Amino acid sequence: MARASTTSDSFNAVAEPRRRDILTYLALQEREVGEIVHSLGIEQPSVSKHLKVLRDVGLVRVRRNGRHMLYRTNADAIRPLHEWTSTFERLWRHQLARAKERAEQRVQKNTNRIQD
Amino acid sequence: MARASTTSDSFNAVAEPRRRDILTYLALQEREVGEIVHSLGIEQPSVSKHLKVLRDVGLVRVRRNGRHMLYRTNADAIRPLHEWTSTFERLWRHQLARAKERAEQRVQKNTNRIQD
DNA sequence: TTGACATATTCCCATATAGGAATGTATTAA
DNA sequence: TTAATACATTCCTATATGGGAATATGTCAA
Repeated sequence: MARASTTSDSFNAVAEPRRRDILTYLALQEREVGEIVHSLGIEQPSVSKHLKVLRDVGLVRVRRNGRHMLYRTNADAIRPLHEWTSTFERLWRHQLARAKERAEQRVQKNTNRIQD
Repeated sequence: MARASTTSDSFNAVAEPRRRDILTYLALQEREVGEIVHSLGIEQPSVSKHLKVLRDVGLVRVRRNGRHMLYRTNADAIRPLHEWTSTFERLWRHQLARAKERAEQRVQKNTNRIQD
């Protein structure tokens, strides 16, 4: 079996750095394709292809304005990602706390050594 | 060019559903490979291969205990993902707020219609 | 209607998968 | 030392990719 399709879910769609750049760019405000091309310095066909992937998984929305297509990020589709990563929050707080503890123990030991 | 390597960063590593399952499983507590195999119902060679990818990007840590390898999730490596998705939080709050507004306007209209 | 502009799509290809099967390696127990 | 256990690695293959180049499609302006 090969890797899952980039359009299988947002996790796969977002694995490509350019697509993350596009999402970030389109989060601020609605933009036409040409603006993405110029601002991010990506070839137009590539941009169109990336946008198609993003559309397929619902990460962006489009509307037409004459000859222009206006894209914007659909932030809601990013929530599953955010929520999945959030399940680890408690864990990294623990790890941080333990690192802190160990640091404090080291300080304590050094203090003792100096006092001895 | 082909797709970026699964080991190029955590975004790519985490795109594979099995690997997310493994990370979630290993977040609760340190486990040996055999436990992952049995609990998640994945073939042993596949588990080993997924674990290698996760190790390569620092998403899991290992230590040996006799014949057993004990793996655990390194939650800290998930933070970049969490932080990237967080940049969209404000945006989806706006979108939610606007959806709420629209809903309220609809209620208002209905009320008016009933009163008229 | 035609030309120009804005996007989208198609074709080509080098590359990296993930799973299955088979095999290799390390460590312990007897 | 040897057998058994626990993992890791290799080989194979169907499949999907992303970029470049070329081309198609759609819409407006004259």
